Amino acid sequence: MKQVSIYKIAGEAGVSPATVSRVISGAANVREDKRKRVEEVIRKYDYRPNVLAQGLSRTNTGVIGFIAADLENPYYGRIVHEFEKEIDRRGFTPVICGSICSYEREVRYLEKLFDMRADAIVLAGGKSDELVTDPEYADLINRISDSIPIITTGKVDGARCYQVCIDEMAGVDLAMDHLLSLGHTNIALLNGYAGVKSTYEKRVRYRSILKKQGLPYREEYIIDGGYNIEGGHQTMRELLKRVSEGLEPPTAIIAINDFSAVGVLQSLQENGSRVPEDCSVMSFDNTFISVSVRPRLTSIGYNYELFGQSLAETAIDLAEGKEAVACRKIPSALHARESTAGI
Amino acid sequence: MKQVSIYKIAGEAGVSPATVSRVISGAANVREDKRKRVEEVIRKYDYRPNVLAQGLSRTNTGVIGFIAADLENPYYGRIVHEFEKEIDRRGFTPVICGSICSYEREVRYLEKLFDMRADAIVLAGGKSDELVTDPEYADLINRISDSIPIITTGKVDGARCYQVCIDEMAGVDLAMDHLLSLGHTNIALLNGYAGVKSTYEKRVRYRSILKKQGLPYREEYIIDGGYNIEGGHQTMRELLKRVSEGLEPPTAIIAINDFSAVGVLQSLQENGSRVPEDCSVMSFDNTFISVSVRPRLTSIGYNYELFGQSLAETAIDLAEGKEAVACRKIPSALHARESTAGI
DNA sequence: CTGAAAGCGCTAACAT
DNA sequence: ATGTTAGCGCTTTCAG
Repeated sequence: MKQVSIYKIAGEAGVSPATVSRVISGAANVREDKRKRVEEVIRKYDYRPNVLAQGLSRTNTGVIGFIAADLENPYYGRIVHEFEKEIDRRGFTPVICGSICSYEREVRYLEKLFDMRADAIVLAGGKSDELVTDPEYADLINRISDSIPIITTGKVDGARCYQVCIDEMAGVDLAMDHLLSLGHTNIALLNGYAGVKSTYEKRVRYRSILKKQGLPYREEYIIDGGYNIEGGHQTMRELLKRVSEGLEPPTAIIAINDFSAVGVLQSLQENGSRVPEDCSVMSFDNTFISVSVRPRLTSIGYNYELFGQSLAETAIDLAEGKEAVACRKIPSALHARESTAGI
Repeated sequence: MKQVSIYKIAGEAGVSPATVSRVISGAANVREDKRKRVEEVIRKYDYRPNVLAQGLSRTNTGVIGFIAADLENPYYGRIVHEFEKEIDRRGFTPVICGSICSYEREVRYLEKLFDMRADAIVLAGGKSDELVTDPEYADLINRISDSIPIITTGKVDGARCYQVCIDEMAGVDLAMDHLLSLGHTNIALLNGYAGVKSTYEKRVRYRSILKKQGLPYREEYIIDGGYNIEGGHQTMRELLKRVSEGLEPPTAIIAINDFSAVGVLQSLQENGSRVPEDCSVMSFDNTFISVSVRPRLTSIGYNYELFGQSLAETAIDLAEGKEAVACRKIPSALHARESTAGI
């Protein structure tokens, strides 16, 4: 089907294509009667400008890309939701890519967004959440950020990236305060991988707090494991095994996220332990999962609305050539529920 | 930053832009030595063709749009995930839009995808899942589908749309068979709205099965309510209230999805009822939620991989101008767990 | 096999 | 205020 172009509109309205362009953009002044005529013809044909052509002749496209590590995780689902809301409100076009799955896929998405001439790209999770940045990745990011601003929820060492991230330390402080004030001193920190920045930071902070409190730091209380239900189940079993082999039993568990906490809960239950009577459990993220399970999970949550909005704002400001804060932190908050109790 | 264009590459390689284009597309034959030289220069500059320009001169863009009703719901998260995998595998570019929230937003996304000259658009949920299609919406879809094939998981009356949808009837058959074989005859069907096609179909089928079995159909067993936890909680409370007012107590509940089942479970628990001893509960969708809660939920699941793949395949076939099946059905399967038991 | 040149649809000087 | 005219970067006949 032949697309109607600005020329056709111009012809029928008896004006030049430039004038049509002017009424569309609304930027320049056009005499009232001409504007009317043009608008009428536009309506008649349901004409919509071709953004490819616009993007080609302008320097911007209005597209803000968002690459999320895993849309199946409600954590990302929530952020994307808030992000989209703000992007849409400001008249830009969100282009979401989820399901990274692999490094190759992430790179491919990055390149596609570059090829599309997105005005800014947001990176949530994935390679940019690694503790030590892959130099090849930093290279790619550098190349892209030469022409397109990049915002991340993690970090990319050796590349110009804006950051909007969760204040992991504050979150751990909140969690530990809560547990300590409840009388717990044997606290395990399950799941996640040391190679992931957010996890690494949590572990470091956990350790410092313990030291500051004069409490023993036990390596055996920290176990690597996936960020899903299965992972939580596995690491909790491993912890239980260690206890049966003589490890001082923990009275509280902090799971790396709600998903893994669900696994922890299940494993504990299979072991005949009651939560929170025998062992308190808490987690990070405060997604709907934490209120879906029984006992409901105490969880460290973030202001998701602010998170998504900040990401969007930073991206748009940068896209519009304005300056933006290089690093914004999203505060955490404690949501105490039934899964934690005094010792 | 000045982008390197095909001209610059051509200049440095000592060939014409047309030749560069040829080596990029790989379509036409180019003499080996020239190809080598061009490829070298391309590598030197990390040159990547501008898809806007490509899209403008070609008739296709390689973009397949996907509009999901709600990315926060793991049901959509899962489908999007599988969809993206397939789209990526076939070398196309997925552009996901979630969080519809409102009719206006959905329309806006539809228009943006149109403006981008997407090669096909997939609609999952939202207005295309309404029982009676809004004529204005059908109009819009018609206008767009003039130039871009549209695939939906629902339907749009009066518009050319391809369909890939869940076989709701088969799902209800499975659910009812399961419950009936367990000896249940007082079965309630909670949540959802009659105005939503998938819900409507489930209700109709539920009713037919009851009739066919010679079992009484009670209107009071069907209660409208949202598709989330809160909704499930509310409708279950309402049902309990009706029972206290004399309604024959149901021995089994079918919730419209896992989310609402969680609410049902909670309400039942607050009421002091045990699941499944006092009342069986089951749901649709079989997301990770159904194995996260206790008791684990019996749920009707779909082959999500096939679902996402079929959506992608249909979209790509159509984008490539091939014919596609007008209507594909995704089969359902029963996942029996501890939330349902014999009477 | 390869180059020249005409678009694709729109914008942005530059004139008028 | 408005028309003319170059591009934007790439593809695709059409010659050769």
